[in-house]
Amino acid sequence: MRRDSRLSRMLHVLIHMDRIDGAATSDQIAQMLGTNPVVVRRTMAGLRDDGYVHSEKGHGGGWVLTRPLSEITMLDIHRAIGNPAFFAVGVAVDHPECLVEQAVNSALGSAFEAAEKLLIEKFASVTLADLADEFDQRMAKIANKPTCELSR
Amino acid sequence: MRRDSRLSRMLHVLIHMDRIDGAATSDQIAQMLGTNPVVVRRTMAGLRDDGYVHSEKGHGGGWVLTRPLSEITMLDIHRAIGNPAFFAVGVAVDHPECLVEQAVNSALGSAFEAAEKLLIEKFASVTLADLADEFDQRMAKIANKPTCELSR
DNA sequence: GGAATTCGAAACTTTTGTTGTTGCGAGATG
DNA sequence: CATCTCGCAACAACAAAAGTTTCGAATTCC
Repeated sequence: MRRDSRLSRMLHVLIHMDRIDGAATSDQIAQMLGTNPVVVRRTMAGLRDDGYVHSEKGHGGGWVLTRPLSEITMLDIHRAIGNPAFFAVGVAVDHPECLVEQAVNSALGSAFEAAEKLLIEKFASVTLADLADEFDQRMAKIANKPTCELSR
Repeated sequence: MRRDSRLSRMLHVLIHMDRIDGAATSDQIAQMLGTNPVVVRRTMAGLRDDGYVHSEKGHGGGWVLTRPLSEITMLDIHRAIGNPAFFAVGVAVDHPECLVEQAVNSALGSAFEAAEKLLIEKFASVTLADLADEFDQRMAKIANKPTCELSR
């Protein structure tokens, strides 16, 4: 089962966007992610609708952050890209009346619930500013350059 | 992203198998799951290789449990069906050298690690006998019949 | 021994969801 | 008014999982 990496990618992009002047075009972002601009627009549309970025058309247009990184959590971005399911494993509902299935699904479900709760708490507790700080610390340690298209 | 329900289904099947006499054929199990016998064999093959069930060919053949339910945990079955990834969301590795990506993936990764640890602990702590007990309790409460093909 | 049953395995097809592509329109800039 | 850029919809390509077909081999029943 393929993993959805949009959250990781969007977080990555947003932090870079915070460090550059002006707008980042869908094309630039697409190059950075090794994909194409339409896919970028599709994903960024969610962030725009939720008010984290703004898009401008025409010369010099593109995407810009509309909030400080300190006011955006990882959970916010997860929601903004459509709240995709965290889990690749789920319960089967072949026989909803079957008491065996119910017992199995109850145990599985409570495990997934607890894990999801943990994930959500963690995601909600980390802002993009925290991630940027973490980046700065790594940067200070190895005195090297970050190397993505957007940061050049 | 579609969810993998094999774990749920296999747990369900194994508990029913424990309650019936003799072997359950791939055909019977397939009917119960609304699928076909080849898929059942594919999945059961993992359980056989890990020693939880045994298969017999010919008349009266099929699948039988080779251990008491109390000696099989939910985690065992998860492993037996190939240890499928728990998470549908993952980190992107577009720029492994990029310190921003590293910071993002470190935060995401630690959240997933903690959630996975929780899941594994929970799965390892629940035996199929526990699930069967849970079933019995539900049964006692509503004084009704479980209703799957295998239990008739 | 022969017919029927059942699993084992490989090859192939179908299905489903995601991603990528194309094309056109609309707004903004120079 | 030419160019850049996003918005959107339709379509194509791709990948992963599930389903199907078709063998073969082992077992049981008669």
